[in-house]
Amino acid sequence: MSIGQTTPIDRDVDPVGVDGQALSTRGLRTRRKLMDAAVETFAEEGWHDASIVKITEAAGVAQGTFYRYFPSKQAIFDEVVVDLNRRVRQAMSEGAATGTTRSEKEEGGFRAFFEFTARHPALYRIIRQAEFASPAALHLHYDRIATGYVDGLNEAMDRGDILRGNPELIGWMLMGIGEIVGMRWVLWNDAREIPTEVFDEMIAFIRRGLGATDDVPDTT
Amino acid sequence: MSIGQTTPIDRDVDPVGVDGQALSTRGLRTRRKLMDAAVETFAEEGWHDASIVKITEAAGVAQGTFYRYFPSKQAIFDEVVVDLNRRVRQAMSEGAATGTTRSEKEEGGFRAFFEFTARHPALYRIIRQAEFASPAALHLHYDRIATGYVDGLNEAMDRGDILRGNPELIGWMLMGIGEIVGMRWVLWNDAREIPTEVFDEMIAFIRRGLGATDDVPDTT
Amino acid sequence: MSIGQTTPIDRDVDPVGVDGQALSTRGLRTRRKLMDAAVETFAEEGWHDASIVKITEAAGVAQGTFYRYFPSKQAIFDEVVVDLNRRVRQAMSEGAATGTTRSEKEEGGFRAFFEFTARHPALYRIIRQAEFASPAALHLHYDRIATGYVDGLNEAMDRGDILRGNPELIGWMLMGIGEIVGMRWVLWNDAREIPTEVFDEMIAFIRRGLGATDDVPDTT
Amino acid sequence: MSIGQTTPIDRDVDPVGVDGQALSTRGLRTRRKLMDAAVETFAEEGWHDASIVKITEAAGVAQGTFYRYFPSKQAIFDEVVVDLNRRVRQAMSEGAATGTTRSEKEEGGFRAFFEFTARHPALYRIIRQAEFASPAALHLHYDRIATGYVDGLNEAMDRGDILRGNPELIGWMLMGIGEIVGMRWVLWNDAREIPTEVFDEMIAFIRRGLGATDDVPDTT
DNA sequence: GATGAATGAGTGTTCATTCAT
DNA sequence: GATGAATGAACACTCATTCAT
Repeated sequence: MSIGQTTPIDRDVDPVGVDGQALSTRGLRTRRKLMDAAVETFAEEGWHDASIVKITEAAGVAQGTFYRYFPSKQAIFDEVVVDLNRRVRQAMSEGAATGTTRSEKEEGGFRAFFEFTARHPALYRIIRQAEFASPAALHLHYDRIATGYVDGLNEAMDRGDILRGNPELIGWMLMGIGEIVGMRWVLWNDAREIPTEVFDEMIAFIRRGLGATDDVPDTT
Repeated sequence: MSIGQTTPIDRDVDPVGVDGQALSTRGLRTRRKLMDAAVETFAEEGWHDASIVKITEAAGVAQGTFYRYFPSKQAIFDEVVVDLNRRVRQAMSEGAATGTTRSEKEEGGFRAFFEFTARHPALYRIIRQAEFASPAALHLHYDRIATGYVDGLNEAMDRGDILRGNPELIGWMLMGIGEIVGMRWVLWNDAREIPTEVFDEMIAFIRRGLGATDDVPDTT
Repeated sequence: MSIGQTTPIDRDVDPVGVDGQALSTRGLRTRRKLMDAAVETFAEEGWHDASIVKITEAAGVAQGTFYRYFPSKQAIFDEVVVDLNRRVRQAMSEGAATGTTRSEKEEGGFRAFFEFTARHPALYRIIRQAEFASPAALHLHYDRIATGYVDGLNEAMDRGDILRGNPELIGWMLMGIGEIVGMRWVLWNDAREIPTEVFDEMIAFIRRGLGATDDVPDTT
Repeated sequence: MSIGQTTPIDRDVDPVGVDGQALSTRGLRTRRKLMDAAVETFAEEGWHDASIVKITEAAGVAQGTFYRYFPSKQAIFDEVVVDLNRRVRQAMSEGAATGTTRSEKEEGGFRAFFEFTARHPALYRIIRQAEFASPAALHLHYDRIATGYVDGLNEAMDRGDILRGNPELIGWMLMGIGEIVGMRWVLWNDAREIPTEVFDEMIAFIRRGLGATDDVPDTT
């Protein structure tokens, strides 16, 4: 594979209560309801306007219950960012795996990213406010996605499929393109998916930028 | 010129008080102090944590004074975004004007952008939170920068200097690359400027992506 | 019965929290403390000067607690007006019921009104500012009291006890007399009750105005 | 004359500036503009919402100018109440003077009161909030109007035109009737004038209440 | 005589968090 | 394990008043 998330996706650790105790099945379900409600609420309302009241109402639990599972609003936000990061990388990874030729794989990752964005506009909205709400989680998010490209790029360079270059920089540029195009053509248009001609021209731009050779069946 | 902000930069209108009256010299000075303090405070604290108390303290005026010049916190934030947008486009425009060959001009705009980012990290921090604080101002900001590329790209396509393509999409991709690279290599490193080799490789990637022909003296 | 509040007094609905949930015993007590404090504070300080701080301090709860029970200052004011209205009509109704002859009943309602005014000067002070603070509640207050007279007046007219006339207008005039005499002889004098000769002359004036016939045992 | 404002209306004192100095013609004009603006603004917005900014804007002068003529917001409010009181008594006095028979005179005063109320709803709105904004001015207002009836009532009693009684109490009752009927039938309906049948029945009620004899040409 | 910039205490309201039940 | 009542610091914004020009 040449471009796509190749770093294996880390498993989620088993969550515990604020007291460090393992959770019962019932507790696990309550915690999950809170997480889901938090993703939705943060995405729709933003960090500040997403109050604990709104989150617990959306989750259908009492206010106090929240603090049995998360020590603070900050903590659940961080976890939401990490969770979304894992899910988007998972999606990109699976998207890249669907192609058979190399360029199909390249495109697959991007396409998966846009699809994820369209289905979970929450990602974007949450990420863009993390700069203040949770800078550390934000850095980690970008780092992980960019790093996800690096192995694939290195292999492609070794095979001579693309020009040699700094794979980290390339990873970030790909991410930058994906983020802004996703914002402009998917989010702002409330679109289900990116227009074909936009997607194709974007891919062509990237392939030229990478100095990618013509397509051959990928045997990796 | 091929790439760079070519739309003429609009002049700032003379600011007025909240009652629509023109401002005295003293009032003008107070307003300016508030704007400067707002840029700094929003950049450091974020939209929500930047309270009117903090802004007015930073400006050295009383709380009530704020409302003689701005009708609301939202209003000054919007104006800050518009102001920063004008300044960054101005800087990019001037940066592009310094080169003599075409590629020098291309690079000039980008370099100016990174220099501006390094000198005014506030831009970034403020822009990235505008998604919630002021979506309209955010859209306008991106639109104006992207649009700023369009004329230059069209001319370059007409001359056959770069491949034909959707200039709006290209403008957005350039902006996406600049934004994320600026964030990663300038902001997060607290760097005065972007490393040469990163900048050069980024420019090379872009030139290949555009299908740019070899450099010739620009006679535009 | 001829004159007095005859419309049955509506029962108070069980109060709920601001989230629509029923209240616990503790919550009920807190809410009651806030209502009592509000009556007192509005009466003493007036709508504007009765701040939430003052009300909550008088109730012995924290500021935030207020908003668990009332969505706004306006809301508690309206409720205070409605509550006082119900209580004064209740008092007048009971006062009218104590008499045996018809004129005793007539007088009983008035006397009860003055007694209520003397015991709860708050009523007056609150009502008189409702013109701005809550016009709708004010109209309702007057309407309900005036309407309370109408049935009794109609019956008296049917029996030929008083001259025929517009019962609504008469109701309002009785209310106007009661209000201003209460203000002048009870409130402004900090009196426990209205002087007998004033009360008697007022009643005589009203009976002549109504064209009331001589007293007979009321068999209604 | 029997019923109506008979106390001679006191002349307004020549106003002075806050420094106690007499005012120039220009100053007099500015002061008058402020008073007019204050009446209108207090009536429309109420005591608290009528800000000095609004009053000075309505008067077309700068904020600071206000304090050259009035020491405080309270001061101008008091003066507004006194001024309105003088004008309404003037109107009632003139209204009473238009009739030739006694009952015409009686009615004239009332009619003038309602007409004044319809033309200057401000009066009502201002009076009803004075309970808190300026209790002393309010008491004075009611006292003056009630007292205005007393002489006329005394004369009528002496002539045997009406039953003997406490003229002060009667004055207050007349005022109470007028106030509430004006509120209900003129103000709340935004009516230009009170309906004839309402007015006539009110007058009939009052005449019966007073024990007034049949009409004879008034020779007073 | 008039201005209007500046003040700062005050307002109603919100919300993350605590804790007794 | 879950609740929901209570807290109190914080917020954006208002406005009567002062005073240098």
